[in-house]
Amino acid sequence: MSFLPNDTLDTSSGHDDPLLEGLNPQQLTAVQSRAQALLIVAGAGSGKTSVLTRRIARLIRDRELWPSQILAITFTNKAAGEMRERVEQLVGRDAAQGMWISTFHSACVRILRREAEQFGFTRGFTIYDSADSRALIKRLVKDMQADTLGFTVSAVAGKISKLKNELIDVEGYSRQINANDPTEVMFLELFRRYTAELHRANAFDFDDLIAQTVYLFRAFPQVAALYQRRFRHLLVDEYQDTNHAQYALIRELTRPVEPAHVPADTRIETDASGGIPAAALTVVGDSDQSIYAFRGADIRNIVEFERDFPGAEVILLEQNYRSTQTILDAANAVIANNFDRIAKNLFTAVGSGEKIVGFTGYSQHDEAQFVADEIGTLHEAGTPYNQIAVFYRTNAQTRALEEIFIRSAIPYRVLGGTKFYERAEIKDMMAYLIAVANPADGLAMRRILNTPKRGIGPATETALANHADELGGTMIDALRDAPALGLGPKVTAAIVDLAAILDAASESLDTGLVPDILVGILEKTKYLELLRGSRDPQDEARAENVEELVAVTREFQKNNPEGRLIDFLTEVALVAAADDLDDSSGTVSLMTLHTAKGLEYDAVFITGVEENLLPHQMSATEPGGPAEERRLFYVGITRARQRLHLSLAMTRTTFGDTQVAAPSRYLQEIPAELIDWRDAPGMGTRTTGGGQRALGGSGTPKFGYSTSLPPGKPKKEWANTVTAKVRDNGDLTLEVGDRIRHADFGDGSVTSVTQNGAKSIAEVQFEKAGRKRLLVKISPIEKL
DNA sequence: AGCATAAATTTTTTT
DNA sequence: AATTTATGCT
Repeated sequence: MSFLPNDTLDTSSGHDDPLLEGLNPQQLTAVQSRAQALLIVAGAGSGKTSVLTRRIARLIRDRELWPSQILAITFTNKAAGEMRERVEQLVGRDAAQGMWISTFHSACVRILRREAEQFGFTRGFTIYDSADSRALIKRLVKDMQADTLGFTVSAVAGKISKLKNELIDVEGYSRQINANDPTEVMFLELFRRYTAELHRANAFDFDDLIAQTVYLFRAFPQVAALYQRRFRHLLVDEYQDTNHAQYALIRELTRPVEPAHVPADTRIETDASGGIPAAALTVVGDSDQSIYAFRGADIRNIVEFERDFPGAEVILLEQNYRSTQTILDAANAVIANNFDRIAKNLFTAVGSGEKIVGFTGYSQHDEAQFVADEIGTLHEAGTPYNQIAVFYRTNAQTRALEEIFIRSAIPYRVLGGTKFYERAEIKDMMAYLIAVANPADGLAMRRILNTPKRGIGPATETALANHADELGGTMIDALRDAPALGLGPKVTAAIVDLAAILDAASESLDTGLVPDILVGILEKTKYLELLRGSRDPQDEARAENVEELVAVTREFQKNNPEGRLIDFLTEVALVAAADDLDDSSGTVSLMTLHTAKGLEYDAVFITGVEENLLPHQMSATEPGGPAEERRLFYVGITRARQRLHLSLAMTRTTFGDTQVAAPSRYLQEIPAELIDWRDAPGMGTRTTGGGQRALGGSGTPKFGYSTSLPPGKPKKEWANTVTAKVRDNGDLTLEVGDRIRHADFGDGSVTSVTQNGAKSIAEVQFEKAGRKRLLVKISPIEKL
């Protein structure tokens, strides 16, 4: 680093520079490196975000680059926001202006909006989320009767996505198929039509955003040169989870600019031939945390980095600043079982800390009860709820947890899963907004045609679609011209009315405020009014959701005074599960192990650590599946700072039938002395199951209870089953000292009562089951 | 169009 | 088991 032009103070500068303060030698090297290509192998919790932000801050502060010459790619929008904030803290808000810090998808949208006209789209294009794609594919499969050949919507969607991630387009695919295989020919036709429909709708799906940007750069070198010149330094986080298309995008952006594409008045330094040298590249990743192979992430991108970028510098960060040594020992022991990896061992100076707590419940409800009880104890001991997280492999596992959490009055929020924007009423209103912004979007138009009900049935829809084709225009043109179709007077009036609503809204497209556009549509369609007047009790909640959407647009407009409708739609399309995480919410966070990547909590619960769940059943047949599942478990473990809890159930009910579950193979990989196995309270002695004996040891008998468990049924014989029952106790009130009987926990006495009415929470000391907090109104209890 | 009933589908992970 | 979707009926 001594050849730094600005580094006149040399060695002593490291101690005075606030940007270098508190870094270990490896981190210091990573922040200061001037390598053209740099790979930072950052183990979990090794302070990589700190390194990345300081690296960026230093480039800006030392005037090596303008902020606008930096492109930093993160995995989620939330991570992007945090990184921007931290850089701003280091160099000041104004000095950081103009940086691009965003996800691959957001960056590509930004590029595509500018350049869409170059290749047959408009800047108002819409983004199809997975549900939109599936709806379109569903229609195509039906139209072509592809289901008779065994095609399912999800199989087609998966394969198309995979091809796009590999940068294989329709033409490329047609060259590699066997024309005699009717299945392949059919798929090709589906792929072709899907692509054509998207183009006709002026829309991109998620995978297109990346792939089309790459195609754009390859087809128009002068456009590519624009961005190659602009971005002089690329930084990519979570590099282990990039797929081929993203890799190709990085390669395009880090190509040197040929003299032909260098403007005469460039202020960027040119090389001997008059061209501009390639931009610098910094990537950060950890192959042990690669968990997205299923959606095309290619671990070779990181493994072969040094070959891809000759002369690359590689720096290893192994010191962990997050977790206790106990947690790291467990993580190291687990990941060591993946053989084809570069050896890496996390260590910390923090000390060993608490033991890992293990628990085996009888059912998923029993397991959930354990989690709830432990959270109660932790909270009483001073851990705030928002420093506690519960992880699981599949979204379906939230149900049992939620049931028990509600009963135990634990405040929680579920990240991901069924999202706000997936609700029908929200999709309806979003469809209106999309139809206004992009009249070519047939999917959105179809959705709103008869929503709310205005007597436009399938026959009328087809007539309108055909008329649009005749006119050579879009659906909105056909709507305006409805009188020419000679339909009934009532239907015609309804159609013209709808056209007027859309036309009125699109007038304020480039100037109007987003909430105004939405409210205007709501008033003219009477959508909210109809929900309000409905007899269906659920419609009240739907009306509230619609109002929530209005509030969301207001919030958006507040944060983006210049934001237009299209910007709002983009933001909504690209929000991820982890993005709407509000750290100040004061609630326990529930999420999948995938969503947990990049986050950290004082106390972590990993639930459902069972065979067929973690590793998941579906991964068994995938090559490399079990190894990826192990990395997933590793990611989960390394999220914990202080305390880690691993739990499982002996039986699990899925699809309505109950099956015996065996402990995950990964549990055996953790040294037995790190785990403190707990028994269910009120159980007395248990000879089999969940104990250290059953899991530790050296012999072959792997799992004590898997053989002794009566196959199939008698749940009732177990002393401490927790049922999913919910009861309405009306306005039952309890006082301290009252004796009660609980359906699962037996008899106990009330030790305290907090809050009144429906939110009344009683703390009860049970004779056998210990102390529990209960939401009085819905707990299965009776007063004695 | 609206309603009741039957059938199918859900659960791997996500930008 | 629960929820969404298809079908048939008035």
